[in-house]
Amino acid sequence: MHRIKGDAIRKVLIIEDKPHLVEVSGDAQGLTVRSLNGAFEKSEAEVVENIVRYWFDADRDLQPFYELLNNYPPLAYMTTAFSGLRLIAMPDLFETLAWAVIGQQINLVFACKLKRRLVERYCSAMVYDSEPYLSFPSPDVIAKADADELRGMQFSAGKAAYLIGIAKAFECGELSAGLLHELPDLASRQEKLKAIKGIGTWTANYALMKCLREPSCIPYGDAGLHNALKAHGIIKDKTETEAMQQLFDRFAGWESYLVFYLWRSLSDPG
DNA sequence: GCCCAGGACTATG
DNA sequence: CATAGTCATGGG
Repeated sequence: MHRIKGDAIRKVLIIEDKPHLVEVSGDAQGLTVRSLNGAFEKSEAEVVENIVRYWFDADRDLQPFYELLNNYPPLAYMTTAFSGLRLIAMPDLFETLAWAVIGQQINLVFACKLKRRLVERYCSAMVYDSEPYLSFPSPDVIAKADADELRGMQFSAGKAAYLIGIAKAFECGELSAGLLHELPDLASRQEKLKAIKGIGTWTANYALMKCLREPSCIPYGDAGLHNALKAHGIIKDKTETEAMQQLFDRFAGWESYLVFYLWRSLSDPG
């Protein structure tokens, strides 16, 4: 869904139903955003800036989180090893939920294959510099998808039904990022998501953390989280729920960031 | 063959 | 509320 070019990342952002290919680069001074398919109009530029700030969590002061890490020796190394790392968001709620459902209970390599098949079959594409840039299919496209065709792409019957059902929930106005934002608290947002077939505790928390930037989401039961905690000697197995809760209690208000850093540690251990 | 993978559903006490 | 069985596929 994006393409890396040296120190820059390119991605299609949909602004007022129009696809814009943007390139974001960064240095010590901050982030620079430019449009690759025509200059932004004034109103669009503001929208894009806000999206990019949100995407990279650019305005976050990480110091409070780093103080918590420094006060906890097993993870204190992260403040230098992952210095400045922000929780990268997924701008689109439907894509986030679809990705989470695809990733349920299968290994990430296979999950990536399934997502790629879904995108290549249903996405809209833009070509720039002879290279394709894809947009994740919108809910109205997946809502009309054929479950048997998804089965043929090695989606389980359950995942196929969940994806189409979630797409329909967006299409009929039952679910949207705006609707979730309007809800008063985290618990009501979790319940709203979990009312939809295919979205359980793990998926709801994943989406709220990665898309809506809820600060205190813990994807309970997450295999990667368990592996990271085991690697740091914080738990010996996934049944130690009280040890996990004690850890997250130390990081109240930063649970999502802690999960993100622990996931990061899996691909680049201490 | 067995177990696990960035789970969720249903059915059953 | 807690547990057991089921779904599907790939990799170690």
